[in-house]
Amino acid sequence: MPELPEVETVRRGLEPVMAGQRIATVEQRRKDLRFPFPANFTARLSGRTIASLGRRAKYLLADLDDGQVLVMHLGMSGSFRIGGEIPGVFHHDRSKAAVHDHVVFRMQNGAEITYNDPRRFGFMDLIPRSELAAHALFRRIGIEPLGNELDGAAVAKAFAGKAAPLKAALLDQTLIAGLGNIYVCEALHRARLSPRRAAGTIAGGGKPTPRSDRLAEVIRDVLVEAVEAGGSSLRDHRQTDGALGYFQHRFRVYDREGEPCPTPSCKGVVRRIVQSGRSTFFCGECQR
DNA sequence: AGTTGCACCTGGCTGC
DNA sequence: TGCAGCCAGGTGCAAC
Repeated sequence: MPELPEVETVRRGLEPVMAGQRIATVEQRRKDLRFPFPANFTARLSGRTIASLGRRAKYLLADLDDGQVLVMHLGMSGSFRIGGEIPGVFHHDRSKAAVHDHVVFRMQNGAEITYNDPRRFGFMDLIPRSELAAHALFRRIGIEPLGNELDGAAVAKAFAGKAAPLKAALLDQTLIAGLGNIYVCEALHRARLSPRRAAGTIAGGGKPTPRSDRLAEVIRDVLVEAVEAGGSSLRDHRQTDGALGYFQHRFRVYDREGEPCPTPSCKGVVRRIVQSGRSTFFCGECQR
């Protein structure tokens, strides 16, 4: 599930029970996820107060009162849920879900925050705040698309001289951070740009072009709209309170192979191709 | 150096 | 109903 809008939705869901709150105990049920947990993980968290809960790209960042930052990445299938009781429809599934509950944060205020991740592509780390920017995870991370830096000039600068297709360039977290397979497809459709076009061809030698301006604008648009919708819910992904995000109903091309292109007056049909091993959905008529 | 492809892991869905 | 095969929201790294 988790591209930037889903991670931001999770952040907003966790903020009330984490920010300003003290961690009582942490239960760590296995030694690793994608990577090993850092040494003494639970001991270093117990008793700490979370000053604030932030996000950078697809990372959640819990700033602790001792100068450490708890870094959390959801991978492909990570999710959090709050509280021991999930209302209504979920009860029949809870024992199954619990198999993949890997970490439980028990807060002083009584909240119980459980991290579940069937595929275990997610991970957690503890990094001193002062070393965060230079850390290998963050050193090369690119433009934060909901911040102030993303505009046509920044896109042109990032894409200048790139032979890689736009699809690959937009997935590259060192250029623009936070987009994943869904929102790349959606942004390129909105921008009417082909996912196969070489990224450098919209870059004007590093100077903004109408295409780079448009692309920057629609990236921001699609992410803002998705965050407002509570992200996308594919398969069984839910928000921290169990609610479904609903942006998936507004996908224009993602997972819509064979459907008519939603661009007004376009006669095209949404196609699926594979680029760098991943599905790309686009309209070959209006995306050039 | 820039790009591509594979590996990591589990589960859901499709088609035989 | 069973089961093999394919596919999935990410990303680090080996191999061209």
